[in-house]
Amino acid sequence: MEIDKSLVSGSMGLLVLKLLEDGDKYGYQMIDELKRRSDDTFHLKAGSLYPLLHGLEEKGYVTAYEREAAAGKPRRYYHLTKEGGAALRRKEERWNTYARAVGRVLKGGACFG
Amino acid sequence: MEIDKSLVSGSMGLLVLKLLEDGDKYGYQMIDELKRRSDDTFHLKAGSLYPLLHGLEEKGYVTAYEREAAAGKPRRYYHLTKEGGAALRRKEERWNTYARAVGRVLKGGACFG
DNA sequence: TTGACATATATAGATTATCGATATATTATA
DNA sequence: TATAATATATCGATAATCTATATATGTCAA
Repeated sequence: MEIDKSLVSGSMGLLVLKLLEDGDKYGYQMIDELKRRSDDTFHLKAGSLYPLLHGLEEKGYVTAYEREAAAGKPRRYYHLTKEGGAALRRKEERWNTYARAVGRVLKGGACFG
Repeated sequence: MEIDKSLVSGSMGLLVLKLLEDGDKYGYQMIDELKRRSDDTFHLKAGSLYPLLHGLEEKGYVTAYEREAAAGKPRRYYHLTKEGGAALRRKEERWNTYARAVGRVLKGGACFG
């Protein structure tokens, strides 16, 4: 099923930080991993990810360094900072609050019992 | 807790259609009901709701009619159409898919077992 | 050696959702 | 009269994401 892009809005920062909790990763890898870990639900585009990563770097949530790859272009790895970890925990809490609230509105429909 | 406004993005259409499943409602009423049903999580603003309602009307998801109130300005009630109901079911399905996928990414962290 | 394709990073411009600010009109209350 | 609550409405700003495009490298087939 196609995911309404407007529905996805706002949580990519959370998901990207979450991926980096497991260890440093480069951009292209994050796109693949997000797709895999979401059972093919999220198809984050490069044009969305790289500006997002630069923003996280500016905020001090991640740091970046280059490493040569066995083949092809060198890869730019991103590392989650202490501040990034704290931001991640805040975002997770907010997501949970939000998702619970949507759930309540969707369940709490007509009073059939 | 303040809800990150970017997190809320995209799902207001779903929530508003859901509210109308119970019966016709006017704008101001929807703002109150959404706040109540979400345990004070959603504070939808008038400046967000009215353009949203006009959009839903244009798409044929709702129809509107005016009724005098006991006091104050006449109220504009919105009614969910058959097409609106179908759109609601699609949006609910998409929300569930999306929320499950986020849940998988957030839970499926490091491989600790 | 040429072209197509996968990997990898990057930016510009467009689209869209939501908000804040503002405007309006009506009624009750101080 | 003025202020607040109710109620609808529009405008401009902000932010997240996408599409399209650009770049650079390496592999593989024709």
